[in-house]
Amino acid sequence: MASIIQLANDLKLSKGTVSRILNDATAPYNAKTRHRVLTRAAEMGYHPNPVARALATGRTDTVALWTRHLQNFYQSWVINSLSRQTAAGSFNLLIRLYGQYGPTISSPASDSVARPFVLSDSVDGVITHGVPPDEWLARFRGGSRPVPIVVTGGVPSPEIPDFVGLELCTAARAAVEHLVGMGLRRIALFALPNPEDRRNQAYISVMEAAGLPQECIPLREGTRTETRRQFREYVTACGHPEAVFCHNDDTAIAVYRALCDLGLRVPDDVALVGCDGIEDTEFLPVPITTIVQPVEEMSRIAWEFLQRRLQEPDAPPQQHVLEARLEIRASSQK
Amino acid sequence: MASIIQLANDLKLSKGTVSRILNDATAPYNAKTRHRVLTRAAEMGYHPNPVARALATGRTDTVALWTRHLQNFYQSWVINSLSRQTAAGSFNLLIRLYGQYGPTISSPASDSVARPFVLSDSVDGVITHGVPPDEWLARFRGGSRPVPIVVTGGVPSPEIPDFVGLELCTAARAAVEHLVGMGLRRIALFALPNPEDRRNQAYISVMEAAGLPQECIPLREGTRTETRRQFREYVTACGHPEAVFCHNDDTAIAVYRALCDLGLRVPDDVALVGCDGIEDTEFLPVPITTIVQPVEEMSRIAWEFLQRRLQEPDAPPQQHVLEARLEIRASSQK
DNA sequence: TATAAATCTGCAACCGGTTTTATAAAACCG
DNA sequence: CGGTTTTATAAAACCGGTTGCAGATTTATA
Repeated sequence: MASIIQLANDLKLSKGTVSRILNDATAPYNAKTRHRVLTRAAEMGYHPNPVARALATGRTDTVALWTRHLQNFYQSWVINSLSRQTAAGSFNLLIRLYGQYGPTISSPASDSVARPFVLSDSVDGVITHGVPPDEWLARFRGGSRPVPIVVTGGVPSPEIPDFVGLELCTAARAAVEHLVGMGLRRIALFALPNPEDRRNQAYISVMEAAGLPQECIPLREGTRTETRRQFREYVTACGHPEAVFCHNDDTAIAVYRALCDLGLRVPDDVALVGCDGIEDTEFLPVPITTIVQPVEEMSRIAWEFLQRRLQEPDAPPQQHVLEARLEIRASSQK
Repeated sequence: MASIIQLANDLKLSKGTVSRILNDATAPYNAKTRHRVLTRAAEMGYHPNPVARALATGRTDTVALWTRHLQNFYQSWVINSLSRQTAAGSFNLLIRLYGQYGPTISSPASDSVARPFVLSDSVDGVITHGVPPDEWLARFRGGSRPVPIVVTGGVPSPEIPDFVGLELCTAARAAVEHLVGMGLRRIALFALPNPEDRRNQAYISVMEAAGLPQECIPLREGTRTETRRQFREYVTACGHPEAVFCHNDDTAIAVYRALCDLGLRVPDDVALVGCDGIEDTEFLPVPITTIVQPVEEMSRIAWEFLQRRLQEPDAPPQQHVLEARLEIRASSQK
């Protein structure tokens, strides 16, 4: 209800004076006046309008997180972890999910001049998880000045200076080599058919090096229940591999369940490896071998990078790559 | 880079003219001029500054979701579901988590006039999951006008007209009665010690009616791993109950794992009931009986309510209560 | 005591839009 | 052809803050 103008009128001061007293503790003002302003502001329950302030200062104290839909727990982990960081810095977190199921805006098609889907100007910075496609990058740039972006996960892109990488390559190779080392021959990959994906690359490369036949099962995106059914159908049709390297832990859990459905044992009949390191993998009767991603550390560093960039727009590029770690559990040990 | 002023100068028009042409398709303007403006705007990649627009119109096209930390999957489910709704309506979603672990702002203590933690004015409306405590309610109200709030979950509050309830009472009673009906006597409650909680109330009431001794194990908030340890220690100290009614599915899964650790079988030694209906409960070797919450429907209705309220601030109170549903699975069947 | 410096406060411009009001030109009409 | 209406655009007020600059006091210094 109370604007700074009303507060100023009430105090018989100009709004500039009031603003400075409220914002700048070091401004040269009469202690008595200062006290009057502060107490009256508190009495009237005055809070500056964040929108007006943002327009005047050019800062919104809001950062956007741009990530995939929350269909699996890994994404939740990322959001949770990042929201802790931003909250600690008194920033708001704006969530923009892409690639969701159901009614949604997965591409900027629904754009118009009147209702732009642009994040620039309404946020001070953006943290993405995964590298945004070019069409989206443009959206971060449509504003009056470029919005600082910190990309997490994925692989570095030349366009974006600030980057926290999650390097799966070594761990993924280690995972496949681990399966090969167990003496298994029919080792399948159950993953989204994306040639860019480091896991897929690692699988192909290690299998080639070992001279083993590749068996790539194209994962269809969906809920665990859907994945479970998909894998069950695959096994019914093609028989079961001796090991499955899964795109992520959710997939691995679905596969585990599908194997149970079929009366197959893990790891005796089929060895299993997932990826992400979500807590669930420990909570199955056979804990699942997984590639643990350092999400907490990633979030912390991403937030540090963004804060630095906000303070010093011309700071040198900030890049850090975190190594994922293979954690071998019962699902891949005989 | 381009503001409406630059665009207007470029076109040798006043900014008011440009604004109206871009926003109001019915405004009486020369077709030629209109076309000039639209094409030039597209060429220059003009997008109105959302902050400036928000200040002028009083609308931000942003809603806030105020919910608990994302430590369990149920919360993710809620966020995911709601974000789909808001995205479909071209609204931004601002996330404000409370009660987080780690560095965070769990109470408005860190408040100051300069950096207010107020959501009013920066969002058009708020959806909460759970009823916000009074100290927080004030924060939604500190702005120039009251922010519409739709409360989901929990129980109705007289203060807030718009409400989508999740009624656990019937299902929770049914769950405990189900356990009693199995002939079990030592039925424990493993939940946060909150007398307001419907689950806890249902447990107490049914146990009293059945003349059975109550055994309330106070759940400490934490990760599944921590809960697992806590329950293991409890059983070591006090022996195991014949059944456990858990605060939520995450707890139930942790308990399940703790029981496995101890060599106890579900449901033969201990029957298990969870609450929420998250997908994970189906993915254990013994699917867990749970109380399924209609989250998708809740989100849909909450968003409908909020949209209605934004359009008609004086519409009559909107209330709807959804019933949760007990789904009996293997963990509580002999 | 005159003057310079420091302290305090008001005024006005500005951020980038929207919206109301005013005015000029064109069209219409008797 | 003069007056009224319609059309097309400009000008200005406003949203609610921040901030640079200037003026008025007060204090310090010579």
